[in-house]
Amino acid sequence: MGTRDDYKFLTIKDAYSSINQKVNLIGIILEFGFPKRTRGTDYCCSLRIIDETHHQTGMSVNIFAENAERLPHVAAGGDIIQLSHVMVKKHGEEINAVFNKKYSSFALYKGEDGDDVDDVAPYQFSSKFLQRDEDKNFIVNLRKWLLSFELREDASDFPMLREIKEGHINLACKIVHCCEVAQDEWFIFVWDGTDTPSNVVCSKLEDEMSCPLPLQPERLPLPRELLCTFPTVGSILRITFDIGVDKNYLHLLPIGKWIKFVNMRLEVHAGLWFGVFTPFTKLRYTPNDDCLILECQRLYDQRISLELGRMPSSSLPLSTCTTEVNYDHVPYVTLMDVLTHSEVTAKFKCVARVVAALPREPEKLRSPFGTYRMRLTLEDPTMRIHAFVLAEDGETLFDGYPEIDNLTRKLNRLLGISDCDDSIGAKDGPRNPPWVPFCLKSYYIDKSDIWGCRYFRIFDTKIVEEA
DNA sequence: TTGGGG
Repeated sequence: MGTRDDYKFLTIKDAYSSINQKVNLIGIILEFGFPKRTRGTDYCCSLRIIDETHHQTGMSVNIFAENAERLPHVAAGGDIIQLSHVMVKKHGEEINAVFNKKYSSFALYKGEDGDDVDDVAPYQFSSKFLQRDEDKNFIVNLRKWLLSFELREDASDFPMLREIKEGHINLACKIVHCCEVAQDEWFIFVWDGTDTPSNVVCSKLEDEMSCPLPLQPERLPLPRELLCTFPTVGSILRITFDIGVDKNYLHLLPIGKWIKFVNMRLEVHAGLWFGVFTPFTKLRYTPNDDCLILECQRLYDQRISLELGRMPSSSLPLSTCTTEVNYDHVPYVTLMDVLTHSEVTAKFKCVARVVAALPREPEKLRSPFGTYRMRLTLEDPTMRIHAFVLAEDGETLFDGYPEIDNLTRKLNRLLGISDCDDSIGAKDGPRNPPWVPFCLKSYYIDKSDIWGCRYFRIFDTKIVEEA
C-alpha cells in the first residue's frame, strides 16, 4: 500500500495547477487515438479526459508502454480511466499528464454500465495497478455525472460532408460499412445524409480507354448485395488508413454507429473524396443522443421529405439549358437508387455530371455501321456509373447526325469544356461539368446472368441547342 | 527518451 496521498484523486481543474507533480486522476475519456510507435522504442497513445470540473477541453494524457498490448485498449469513448502517479507537465501553452511506465498505472472501466457499486471491476489495468475499495465511489460518481452530462459540441468544429475541404478536419458521421478490400487495405464507409461537394476533374480524356476515370475509390466495385444495404441519398465517404495505423481497433467502429472523428485528413483523387485515418486521428465520445448526431438526423429527415430531396444539393435550382428529358412526371432518383434498384430492367430520371467520355473524339462516336456507340461516365454525389449512348439514343441526344463542329460543341458542353478551351492543351485542363438531367435505363445482355451483365444506357435525353 | 497537432 502506498502513502496517504494515494487515496486522493485530483480534479482536472486542480491538476492544472500541479505542474511537475505526480498526481492521481480519474476521468471520462472524451477522445482517444489508436496506439502508435514512438520515435524511441516505446508505443504511445494519447487520450483526453474530462470531469465535472473541466468538461470543455479536459486534459490530454500521453501514455507510454513497451508494446501496444500494454497500452490502454479503450473500448469506447465515455469509458472511465483511473491514472495513478502521472506527471503533470507543461508543453508550450498546454498542460497535460504523462504516464511513465516505470511508476504510473492505469485502469479502465466501462462508462455507461450504470451505478451498481458492485459492478466496478476494471476491464483492463496495467501491471502496477492496485484495486482499492476506496476507488469504487469515484467510479460510481463519475458514471452518475456522465448520465446527467450533456456534451456541448460546437457544430462549426464538425463540418458536414457537404462542407468538407481538403486538409485536416473533424467529422461526425454514421459507419455504413467497414471491410478489407485487398490484403491489409481497409476501408471504412461513412455517411451523414448530405452531399460532398463536387470536384473538378483533371483526367486526360484521350486516356479514358487505357486509364479510365475510376468509378469508386476502392479498386473493385462493391457487390450489389452490399450496396443495397447503403443509404441511397447522401454521399458515402470512403476512409482509408495511413501506414502505421493499427487495424486491430476497427471493432471500435461498428456498422450503424454514429461516431465523431477528430483530425481526419481529407483528400481528392481523380475527383473523388476520401478520408485518411492517420496516427493523429482520434475517436471522440459520441452518445446516441449527441446534439450533432440528432441534428444530422433531423436535416436528413427534412431532406428526404422534400420532393427534390434526392437531387444533388448543388444542382439546385436545376438549370435545364444543357439537356431536355422526357418523363416530366417521374421524380428524380440518385445513381445509388439506380444501382440498387430491385429490378434488373428499369427506367430512371437522374441529375448527373459527365466526368468522362469514350471515345472522346467526335469523329469516332459512331461505329463502323454508322450508328452511335459511346460510353459516358456519370457522377452524382452518391456514385459514378458508366452509361452507354447507343444507336437511336445517340440520335436523340445529339439531334441526328450533326456536323463534327456541332457534335464537338455538344459533347464539350456535357463535359464542361468551353469552346474557347478547344485547343489541344486546354482539353486536358481541369473540367467542371454541369449538372444535367438524364433518362437512364438498365438492361441485360445475357439471360443466364442478368445481374452479372447489367448495363445502363441513356435514352430520351437531348442536348439543347445553345440560345 | 518517446509525444503533445496539422
